[in-house]
Order: sequence, then C-alpha cells, then structure tokens
Amino acid sequence: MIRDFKKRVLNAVRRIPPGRVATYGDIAALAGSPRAARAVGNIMRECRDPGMPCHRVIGANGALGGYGGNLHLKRELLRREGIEVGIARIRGFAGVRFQPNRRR
DNA sequence: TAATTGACTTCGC
DNA sequence: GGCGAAGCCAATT
Repeated sequence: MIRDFKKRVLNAVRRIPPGRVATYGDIAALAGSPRAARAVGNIMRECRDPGMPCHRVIGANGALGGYGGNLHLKRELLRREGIEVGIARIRGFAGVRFQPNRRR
C-alpha cells in the first residue's frame, strides 16, 4: 500500500518555507484532501521526525496544536524562525501563513 | 474486519 | 466571543 496521502502530507510539510506556517487544513489540501485535517494530525503524531518541521503545522485559528505536549518547544522554534508567537497562538498568522488565499 | 480515537475544521446556539 | 455538535480521513487497537 502506497499511502500516498501520508507521503503527500509529509512532502507538503517539508515544502513549507522557513519563517512560514501552514494549517492542518492547508496541509491536507496540499495533500489532496482538504477535509483530512484530522488525518494530517494523526500522521504528524506518528511521524515526528527530526527532519520534519511539524512545528510549522498549526491549527486554522492560529493555535499551535499538540506537538506531543512540547508546545513550549514549538513556540520557541516558531519564534526563532521569526514568527511572533503568543502563549499558545500565532501572531501575524495571516502574514506567515503558507496559503494566504484559497478559494472558499 | 470493525470500531474507536485523534496534533482538525466548520456551523449553530 | 465562548460552548456544543457534526463531518471527514487516516492510524491504532
């Protein structure tokens, strides 16, 4: 089984440029299934590899998400990339979003 | 194989 | 603006 979706999700996460973030929905959309945001989260939970910038994947409302509970680490990483991060929320979210405008 | 869970998203109250 | 419920997809048990 190919699990293309998984590969596409990982690929989408990897192609997020530094200093930029994407939502689970955006990643899912890039993977080919805009409604698979939950699946993306599941895939991330399993992958969490050092070469996978899963810290650039956040919620649609700018929430950081889960990150295995190391949210403080995720916040630090994002802030280190030049992204303004609050306690558990992205600041200037629209400004650093990987997909600024998708059709609705 | 079927059922449940989960790092989500969106609509309704 | 906050809380609750429904929908969707993949992985896990």
